[in-house]
Amino acid sequence: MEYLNELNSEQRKAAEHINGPMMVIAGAGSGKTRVLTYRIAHLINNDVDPFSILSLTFTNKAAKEMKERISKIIGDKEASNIWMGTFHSVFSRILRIECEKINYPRNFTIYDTQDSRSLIREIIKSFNLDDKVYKPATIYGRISAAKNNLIGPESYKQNMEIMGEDSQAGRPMTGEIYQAYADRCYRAGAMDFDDLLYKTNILLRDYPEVLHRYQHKFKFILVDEYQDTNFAQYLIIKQLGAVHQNVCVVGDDAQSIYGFRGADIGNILNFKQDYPDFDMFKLEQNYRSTKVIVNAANSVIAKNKNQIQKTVWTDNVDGEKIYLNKSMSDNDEGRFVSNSIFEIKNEEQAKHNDFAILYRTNSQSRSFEEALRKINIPYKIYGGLSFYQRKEIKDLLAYFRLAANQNDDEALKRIINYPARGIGKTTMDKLTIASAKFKAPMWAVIENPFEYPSEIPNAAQGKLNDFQTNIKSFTAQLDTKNAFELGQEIAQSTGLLRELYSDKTPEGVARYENIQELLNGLKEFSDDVDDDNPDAINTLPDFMVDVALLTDADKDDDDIEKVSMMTIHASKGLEFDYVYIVGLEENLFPNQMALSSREDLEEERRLFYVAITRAKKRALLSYAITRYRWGQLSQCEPSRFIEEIDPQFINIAPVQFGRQPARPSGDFQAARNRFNKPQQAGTPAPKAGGKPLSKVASTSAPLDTEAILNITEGTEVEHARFGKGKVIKIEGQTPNLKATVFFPTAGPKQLLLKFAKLKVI
DNA sequence: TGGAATGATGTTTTT
DNA sequence: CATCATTCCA
Repeated sequence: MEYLNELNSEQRKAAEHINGPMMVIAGAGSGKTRVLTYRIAHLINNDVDPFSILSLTFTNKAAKEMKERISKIIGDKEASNIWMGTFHSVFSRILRIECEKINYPRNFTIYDTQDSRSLIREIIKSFNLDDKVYKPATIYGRISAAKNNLIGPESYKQNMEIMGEDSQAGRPMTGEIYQAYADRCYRAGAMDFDDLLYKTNILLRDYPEVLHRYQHKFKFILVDEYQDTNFAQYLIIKQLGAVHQNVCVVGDDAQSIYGFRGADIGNILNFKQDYPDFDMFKLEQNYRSTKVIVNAANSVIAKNKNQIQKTVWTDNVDGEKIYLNKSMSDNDEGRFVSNSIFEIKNEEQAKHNDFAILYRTNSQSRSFEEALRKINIPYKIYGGLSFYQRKEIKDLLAYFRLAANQNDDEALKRIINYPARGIGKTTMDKLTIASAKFKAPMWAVIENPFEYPSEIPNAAQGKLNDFQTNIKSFTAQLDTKNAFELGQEIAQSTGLLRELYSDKTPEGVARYENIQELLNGLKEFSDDVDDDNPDAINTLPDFMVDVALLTDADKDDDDIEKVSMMTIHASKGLEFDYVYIVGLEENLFPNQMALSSREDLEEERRLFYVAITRAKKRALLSYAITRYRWGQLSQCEPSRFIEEIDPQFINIAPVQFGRQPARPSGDFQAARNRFNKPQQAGTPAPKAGGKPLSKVASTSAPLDTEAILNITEGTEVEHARFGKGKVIKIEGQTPNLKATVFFPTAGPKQLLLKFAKLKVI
């Protein structure tokens, strides 16, 4: 087989492994996706039916990537028969088929986070609890964690440990809220994200014949990013794989970055217990990145205590050192990156899609958007507020949802008075009360005022009836009209389109266009009829099946070359020639929320590791000394992660950090020219050789060059984080002076003087 | 009842 | 700063 020759011996052994459990521990860039795809191709070439292969990933983006790669090897037709996708999308598909067994309607709704939180808020209110103590987001987190550990409401309330935690936190009613939430979701015919895994487990647990069917169906199971599985996911895999035992998991503990949603590295370790005879493959050679990048990343991850020992290495060229840039503000950071992209693209004949900007939080994208737009560099943002989460889109989708599932209270509440129909707060309050009293969906209360008497006056009831009639007319056409025709009709006859059209503000126009775009999407979906079955129509319910699980990654985009922008989380599994890792500041990255425990900090460090290892040719780091946060200008300190990179792999712009280095290498000089020029264009960057530091540094660092030079061995210093300490050793050359400082509170630390902002006592 | 005005509140990260 | 929720007035 031709394609197998593209693999090294270890990769090839893994790809050719057919029967029996196997684990691939794969370092960053070691070709694990390649092994997975080739293994699937190999299976199919060995007469395995594509329908019996289940291949799971974590993000939509990864799933899409995988699909494309496999299609390339084995062709679209075969590839489309493989059960492939994210855990959530694959199991929602199975739940659609089987859900009536667990008393869910076939057209069950999927609640997104917003829906879930709003429902939880309502429940908290109905319990007369203080929503400052019972924050919906926090409660949702508790419920989510419980579901991911397969703890239902009953077990939750009986679990002394959990209940104890809740009491400690001053939220003893959390269990009751969970119970009410689960009841309400059930009543609404809705599942939230976590239910898709939780209910799948229930289904497999309570219906042996279902379990049996899928156990035999999926003869081969492959799981990518296994280090990111949580308990619910782990158990599904275990159950489904129990008969054939052909479970192949691929992972890298160093890239485990989803601890916050219950991912457990332990699942890798448990693999031995579940499958004692498994075969293990270790991929350690990195094919992606330069030596500098691989070694720099290794030097960072070495700081973590908890890890499986392995050595990632590469045969690739040394490559350029990692570049570090300091900016005055977040906007300057945007300009630096955009200018730098412009320059590198010209100098190295790169394409825009060779570049990625990676950040810790979605909210950081703005300054880059603005800067890129200004110099006409095309870009694409992944994640963040996705298309499907925009208000106007969710509004229209809520109409679709309600038409398909009338018990969907969250959808009903969202649109019952939008556009305005004279159904106001008073009416809604009364409706809510009656609905709670009779434990019936709002729709039923409206439909049967005699069975569910409420205090709604006749006038209001009339308006409710009109609304209901309107929706019912859509329901009647669900199966007869195609998705586009019905969608269009809904958008028009509900007045939604008119409402948006009348808004001539720029935002309003954009909203109108978004609706048009959704309708275009519907059109495409409707026209895409199955060749084998030309009479079939693609209906709105078909379209809705997992629209809640879609993200922008699923939207087919023009293949124009664009700079990619995304969070580091979203970048996992991807690679780019040039990677900018931005916002490297304490409290942002590592994030403030992660500073309290070592586990969290180590996860942040793994995240940084993931970020660096996305780069093939060059990694460029950036931080700003001031940044707007919550609309407030705040001072920032450089991230500790910068210091954690072995200094031999990193270059720092001399102009911005004080004295010229004694002998700038050619390499160094080139980097300077490349990066300082654009910087000066956009900002009042200090002139080389002038009075470099004082002006720049005074805004944030109290320390200037003189002070750094005053620090010698024996100097008593104070550090913002570690407190007072004594300098034991100074090494390296200006401006890369490194000090070893002993802190009574934190022990010995190695600090780069230019970052550490040590104060001489 | 509807819309504007005001006020609270929040940001990790994804499905 | 943005979004959301609540409040206040026509």
